[in-house]
Formats: sequence, C-alpha cells, structure tokens
Amino acid sequence: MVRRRGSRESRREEILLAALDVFAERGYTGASIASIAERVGLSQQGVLHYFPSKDRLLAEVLQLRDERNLDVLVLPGEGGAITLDTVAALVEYNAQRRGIVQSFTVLSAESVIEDHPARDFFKERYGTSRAWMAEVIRAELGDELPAGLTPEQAAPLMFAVMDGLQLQWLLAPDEIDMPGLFRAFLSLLKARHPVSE
Amino acid sequence: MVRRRGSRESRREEILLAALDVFAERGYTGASIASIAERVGLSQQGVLHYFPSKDRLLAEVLQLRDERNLDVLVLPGEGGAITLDTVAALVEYNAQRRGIVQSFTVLSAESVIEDHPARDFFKERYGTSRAWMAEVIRAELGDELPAGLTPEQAAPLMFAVMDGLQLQWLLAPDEIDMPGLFRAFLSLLKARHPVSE
DNA sequence: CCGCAATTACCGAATGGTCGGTAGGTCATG
DNA sequence: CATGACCTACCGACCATTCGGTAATTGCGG
Repeated sequence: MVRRRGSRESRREEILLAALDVFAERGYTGASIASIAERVGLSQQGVLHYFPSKDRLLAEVLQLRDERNLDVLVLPGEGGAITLDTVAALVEYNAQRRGIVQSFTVLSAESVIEDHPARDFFKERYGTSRAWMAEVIRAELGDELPAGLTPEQAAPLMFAVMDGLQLQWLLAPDEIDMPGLFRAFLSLLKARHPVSE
Repeated sequence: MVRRRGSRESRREEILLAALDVFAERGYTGASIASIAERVGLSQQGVLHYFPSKDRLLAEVLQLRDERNLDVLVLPGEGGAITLDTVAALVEYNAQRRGIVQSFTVLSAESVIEDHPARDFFKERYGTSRAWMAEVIRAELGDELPAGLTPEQAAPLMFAVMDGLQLQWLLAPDEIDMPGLFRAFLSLLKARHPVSE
C-alpha cells in the first residue's frame, strides 16, 4: 500500500477540509463519513482511523474554522485594535467564501437541536463573542449609541445581522448585497443622534 | 379496526402538527416518518397513507405554519394597516412559541443546502417578504431613514435581525431578550437623523 | 331497514439502501 | 521487528418507500 502524503497532521487536515465541505453541502446529520472519505480518497474506516467518531470530527472542524476566522480578524489590526471596519472586512471576506459561510449557517442552526454535538460549542461561542463585540463597540463609539442603545444591546444585534444576512444571501446571492447591507447597519449604529456633529 | 377520530382533514392536521414538532427537534434530515407516526399513534405506513412522501409532508407543514403566522400578523391590523408595532408584536408572540421558532430556524438554514426540498419555499418567501416589508417601512417612516438608508435596505436587515436573534435566543434564552432587542433595533430605524424633532 | 359493493384507513412485511462503528487483518516504512 | 496506515468484512440499526393485504365504514339498491 502506498503511504500517500506527508505527515499524519497534514492528512488529518486534509480530512478536516473535506469534512467542512461536506457538512456545508449536507449539514451534519445529512453528511456521512463515507462521503467525506470518498472526497479524500479513503475508505470510511480510513477516516475513522484518524478521527474516532463523527462527533469528534465535527468538533475539530469547528475548532479549525474558528482559528482561521480569528486569523482574518486579528491579522489586520496588528496592535490588537480591532475596529468595526475590521468586522466589516470580515463580512466582505465571507462573501467570497460561500462554502465556509454555508457550513457555519447550517451547523449553527442545526446545533439548536437538543443533544446536538455542536450545541455547547455555539452557545459558548456566541456568549464570548457578544462580550467581546460589546467592548469593541464601546471602544469605538462610546457608551452613547443612537436611540439610547447600549453596547451590550448592539452586540447581539450585530451578530444577528451578520447571521441573518448570511441566510438570505445564501438563498439569493444576486438579490442580497451582504457586505453593503452590513455596512448600512453599521452606519445606523454610528449615526449621531440628537444633533449632527 | 377502530376509526379513531373525525374527518380525514382533522387526521391530516394532527399529523402535520406532530411533524412540525419532530422537524423542530431533529431537523428535516434527522426526522423519520416513523418518529412522526409514533407521536400520533400510527405506523409509518399510516402516515404515508395521508401524505405520499416525506417531501410532501414537509411542504404542507411549511404551508400550514405560514398561514398561521399570517393570521397573527394580519388579524390585529384589521383595516389592512400593518405597522412596525404589529411586527414587534409578532416577535413577542414568537418568544412564547419556542417550538415554532425552532422549526423555522432549523428548516430555513437547512434549506440552504442544494436540492433541499424546502429551498424554493424559503427563497420565494424571503423575496416576497422583503418587498412587502419595504412597503410597510415606507408607509410608516417614509423614504428618509437614519444614515441615508432606503426602505429596500432596511427590509432585509429587519428579517436578518429577526432570524439572527432567534438563533441566539434558542441557544441562550436567559441571556437574550429577543423582543426587547428587536424593539431596540426598531428604535434605531425610527430615530430622527440630523436634528431632534 | 337490510344486504352488499365500494371505499377508506390503516398495518405487516419486505425491498434496497445507508448509517456509524468494530474487529481483525495486511503491508510498507523506519 | 514494531508501528502506523490503511483495508475488507462485518454488525445491528434505521431509512423512505412499495406491495399486498384486512378490517371498518359508507353509500346505495332494494
């Protein structure tokens, strides 16, 4: 038998990327280990040699995607200063990566189901993301937002807009200008309220 | 054999309601006809006697849910005048109906998948809803929204916020005040822009 | 009101398939 | 010779759907 590629690690990553694709195309429940294996030229059991179960495979896929996303977010603002423009840039970046967006949309919604293996991941992720986003907003816009909103209210709205736009964009990419609409929402948050500056 | 309940129609509706529950709990792919049948006291084949296939069952479930939602939206504004407050009331109503919200969240995200039987339903639904919502916004707020937004931009943002909040709320009902946050977003849209009134 | 045919409402069994996962092996590499 | 990287061969469970019944009900001619 031919030892195909380099290290164990690179083989694992190859499988993770294929799994991300398949999860995007069929969801977690609809995806089969065999279909992931086929895409990477292995048997179903070959995949299970690297990942002990479908659940664990999903867990590692999510973790990988999160790390990559963090790279996109953190790299531009090198001093650690992440701004709302950086977030808008991430939305723009996502508009080029349909598969990634689709996997995230499908999996996060699916995770809402009781006992879903990704449920804890997403619950924790949203919790920490909201807290972090509230601080980004506060740092850039202060405590006084239009219509008396607090940064703690704006943060969940921000993610709601991102997620909701992704859904509509995935269904009708030609009708929905995702980055433009997200920037429109941002300008709503940035608007001066009682008097113009 | 005992003819259990009344008419064929009422039996069908009984099945549709059970199917809505199961779809909410497991998604479309994860749901089995047998589990729906069990919930209504039939065999799998009993269900297929009323609905020719799983796809058709899903289609009728979605149609039924849509009709009910329309009732909630249209009944209060009897003169045909639906306002943004009516929409906010719908969000409040939804916060009492977790199962319905969950089915909608899971199924709409799942529908993004290629060849999903609900894909056309949701694509069309969002398209017509956006057009309709843009008119509601224009009728109430005029063409001049804060930060130079148009009603055509605000409409998809509105549904994005609704959907996105539902996802976060389903994952953490205690942390997310869905109706409150939605009203906060609405007040953002209603805010007077250059000078206070 | 009776008897009988047609219809409805199911169920049992089976089809052909896929699922995740396990056991046990083979073979090339180090 | 030991190890890791696979494979074949299974397992039991579940999947949607079809077929062929059968029991209960309805409608109808008399």
